Amino acid sequence: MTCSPAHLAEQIRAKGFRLTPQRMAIFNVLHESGGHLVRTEIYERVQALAPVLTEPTVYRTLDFLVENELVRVTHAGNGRLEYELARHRHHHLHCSACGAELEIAHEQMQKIFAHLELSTGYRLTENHITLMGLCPHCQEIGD
Amino acid sequence: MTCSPAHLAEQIRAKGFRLTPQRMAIFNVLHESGGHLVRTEIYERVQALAPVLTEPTVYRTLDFLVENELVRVTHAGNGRLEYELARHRHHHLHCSACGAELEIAHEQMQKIFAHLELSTGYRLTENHITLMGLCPHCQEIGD
DNA sequence: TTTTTTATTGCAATAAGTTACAATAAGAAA
DNA sequence: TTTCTTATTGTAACTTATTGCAATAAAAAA
Ligand SMILES: [Mn+2]
Ligand SMILES: [Mn+2]
Ligand SMILES: [Zn+2]
Ligand SMILES: [Zn+2]
Repeated sequence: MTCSPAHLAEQIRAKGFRLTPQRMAIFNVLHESGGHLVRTEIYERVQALAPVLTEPTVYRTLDFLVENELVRVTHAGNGRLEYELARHRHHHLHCSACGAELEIAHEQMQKIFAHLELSTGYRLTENHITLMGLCPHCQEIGD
Repeated sequence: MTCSPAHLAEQIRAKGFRLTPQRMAIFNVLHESGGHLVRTEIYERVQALAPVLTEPTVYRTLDFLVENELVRVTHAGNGRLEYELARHRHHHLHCSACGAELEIAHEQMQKIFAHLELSTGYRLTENHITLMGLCPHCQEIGD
């Protein structure tokens, strides 16, 4: 698998960074959770484990992991930043009424991204976006 | 114009809310600025004017204006929330190297949004997104 | 105008996030 | 293994953001 603790160690060392218990702990929390977590959740879960981490370390480590493309961050609704292991590229559709989440394959977005690159000259980087909407169920209730 | 202080007053009263000096001040700051502002900027600018506002009021008022679709918020890079008056729908392309901003017409996104609505059954609401990338100039430097 | 209602604001306490810098420890070198 | 270098962490102070509740004032009613 391309998201194991072993992979983390390899990637970090390959770039000349140091493999610390703090980095491993945060990575493991994301690995075990599977899904998206906000920073406070990550801090709490990592606290539950042994060698206590401080907030600055959690925040800096998350930035570090994102920069090195081991973790991905998405802007969920209302300014929430959510983190998850960087596996396959995808995006999200979030129901603002009930909170349901639907994953969107990156291929579905790829076409519009390519079109934008052509028309603007920009080169798009790692975008992991969350679109807001109403799921079919909440649409019925709404009107 | 659909974004004047008069329009604000009309919209707020029509929905049975109260037109307060605080709401007007915040609206005016956004109106005069024209572009995107983060919350601390809005707080500072509104402080420069007369009847001092508190932070909670600024934050609550921005939420209020967004809910009532008088103001729009976008997730700029790294968790920054930026606010602007709700005029025509559009999106942004942001150069992560030099900070350049390019506006994307909503029509360019409309097609993919419509396609997603069809394939998922979700109804997409007011999305105002910022995609990250490298502008043509920064691409040259980069490699 | 004066009174009444209650949406909205300010206050005070708290939580979340950031920064600068000294202390620590991971990994390289001896 | 021991020493050395410096990337990384913790500490402490600070800034930004959120929350509950009492005080205020906008707008309706009298
Ligand atoms: Mn995701
Ligand atoms: Mn905009
Ligand atoms: Zn729903
Ligand atoms: Zn650029």
